[in-house]
Amino acid sequence: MSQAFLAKILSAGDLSPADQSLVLRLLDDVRTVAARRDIIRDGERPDHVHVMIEGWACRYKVLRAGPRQITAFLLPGDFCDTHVTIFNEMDHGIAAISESRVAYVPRGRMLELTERPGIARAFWWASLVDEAVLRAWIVNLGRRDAFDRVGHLICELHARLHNVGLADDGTFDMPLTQEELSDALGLTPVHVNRVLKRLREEGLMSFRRRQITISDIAALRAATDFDPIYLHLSKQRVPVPTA
Amino acid sequence: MSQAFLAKILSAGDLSPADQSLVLRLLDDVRTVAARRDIIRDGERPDHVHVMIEGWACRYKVLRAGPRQITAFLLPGDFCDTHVTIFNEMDHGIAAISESRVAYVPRGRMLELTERPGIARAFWWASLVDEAVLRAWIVNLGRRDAFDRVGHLICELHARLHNVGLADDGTFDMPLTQEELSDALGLTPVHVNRVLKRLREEGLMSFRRRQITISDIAALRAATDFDPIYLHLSKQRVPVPTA
DNA sequence: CGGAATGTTGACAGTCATCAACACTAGTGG
DNA sequence: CCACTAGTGTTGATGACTGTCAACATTCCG
Repeated sequence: MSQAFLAKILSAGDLSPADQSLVLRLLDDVRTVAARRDIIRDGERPDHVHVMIEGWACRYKVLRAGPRQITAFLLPGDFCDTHVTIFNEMDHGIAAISESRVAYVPRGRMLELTERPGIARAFWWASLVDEAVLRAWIVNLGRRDAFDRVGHLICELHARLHNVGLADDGTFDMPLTQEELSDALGLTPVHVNRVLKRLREEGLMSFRRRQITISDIAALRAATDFDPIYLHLSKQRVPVPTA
Repeated sequence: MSQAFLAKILSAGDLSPADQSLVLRLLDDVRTVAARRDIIRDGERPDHVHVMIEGWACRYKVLRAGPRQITAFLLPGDFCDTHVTIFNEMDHGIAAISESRVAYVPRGRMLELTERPGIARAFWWASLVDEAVLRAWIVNLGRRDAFDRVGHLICELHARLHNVGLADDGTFDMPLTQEELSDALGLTPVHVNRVLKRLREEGLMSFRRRQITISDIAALRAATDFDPIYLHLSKQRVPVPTA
C-alpha cells in the first residue's frame, strides 16, 4: 500500500532515484492505529510526522461550544501533518476513521530530507495540492446547498481513491458514518440522511453498508458541479466519465 | 511596504543572508493593479507568480450557477499564487480589491530559488501557514452562525494586518464592500448587513466608511471563539488583548 | 443474545435567503 | 460646482432550507 505514497510524491516532478529511495525509506516505522482513535491531538507538540499507509483518517477541530468540523479526509499516501516539521504546535487533531496503518517519521529526518531541493520541492508540492483541496472544500461549504455538497464530496473522494487505485468505476468502500459526513459538510446527521435518501431516489448514488455506489458518475458530477482539476492529478490516473 | 513580505518569509526560520537578499531581489518588478481588476483569471497558465506589496486582493471561485466564493484575502506580504510554480493551470481567480502594488516574479526564478534548501523550506512554510488559514476558514463556514462568522473573520484580518504593521489597537482600513464580505462568508449581502448592525448594537465592533473599529478586542474574540494560534505568527507580533 | 451505535422518519422551529423598496455615497460629466 | 447615476447600504415582509427534538428501526459488536 505504500506505493500510494510513492506515487503521489513522485508525481511532484522529477525526484532523482537517490531522492526516491530516501523518501521511501522514510516509511520504515509503520504502526497500526485502531478505528476512531486519535493519531494526534489538538495542541500536541509531537516530534514526528505521520503518513497514511492504509485506512482513512480525518483532520478535525472541536469548537468550544461542542460542534466538530472535519477539514480533511486523509487517504493512503497522504501526509497527515507535515506542518509540525515547521510549526511547534498542532492547531487541530487527527483521528483514524477506520483501523489504519500509519508511518511515523521523526521530525529530524523530515528536516534532513528538506536539505535536498528536489525533496523539499516535492513536499511543497504536496502542500499545494492540499491547499487546492481546502479551497474546493470552502467553496462547497460556502456556496452549495446540502444536496450538491454531499454529491460533490463523494465525487472528490471517488477521484482521489481512484487515483491511488482504491476505486473502480463508481464503487468504493467508505468507512464513514453519516455523522462524520455531516461533520465534514457542516450539516446535521439528520439532514445528511435525508440528502442521501434523495440522491438514492434520484438514481445518482447510494451509500449502504459502508459502500458507495455511483450509478452514473457523469451525471453526479454534472449535477453537483464537480470538476476534478483542483485535485491536480494530471500526471496520475483520473477517472473519466464514460460518457 | 515590501518589508511585510520580507518579515513573513524571514520568519520561516533561518534564511542565510545570501538567501535573504536573493528573496528580496525577487521583488524588482512591481506593477500597479487598479481596484476590482483581475490579477489573474481562472484557467490561465501564467509564466510568473505574484506577491502582494500593497493593497488587498482576494482569491475567488465562480460557480457555474453564478455565485461567487472568496477563499482567501491576500494582504501585503502574501504570495498570491505560488502554485503556478508547480501546477500548470489556475483553478481559481485572483482579483485586486483596492488599488494594489503587486510584484511579478517569473516562474523560472521561483524554480531557481527553490534549488536552495533554505528558500524552498521558506516557501513551503508559507504554504503551510496558508493551509492553516484555510482550515480555519472551513471551520468558520461549517460550524459558526452568521454572527460569529463575521466577527471571527474580522478578528483574523485584524491579527494579520497587525502582524504586518497595518493595524493599531482595534482600528484598520478594510476596503471591502458588504457584498465581498458576504462572498467570503458564504452569506448574502443582506444578511451580512444585519449582522454588522447587531455587532454594532452590541458594542463589539463597527464598520463605517471602509474602516473597522473594534471596541473591545478581547470581548470580540471571546464572543466569536477566536484563537490566533492557527495564524502561526509566533515569531512576529501578535496583538494581545489588553485584558 | 443484548445493548450501544447508527440510521430513518416525522413534526416543528429558526436562521438565513429572497424579493423589493428606498436611502445614502461616490464618482462622472456638464 | 452641482446634477446625475451607478453602486452600496439599509430595512421590512415572506419563505425555503436546514436544524432540533423525538421516536423507532436497524446494524454492529462484545
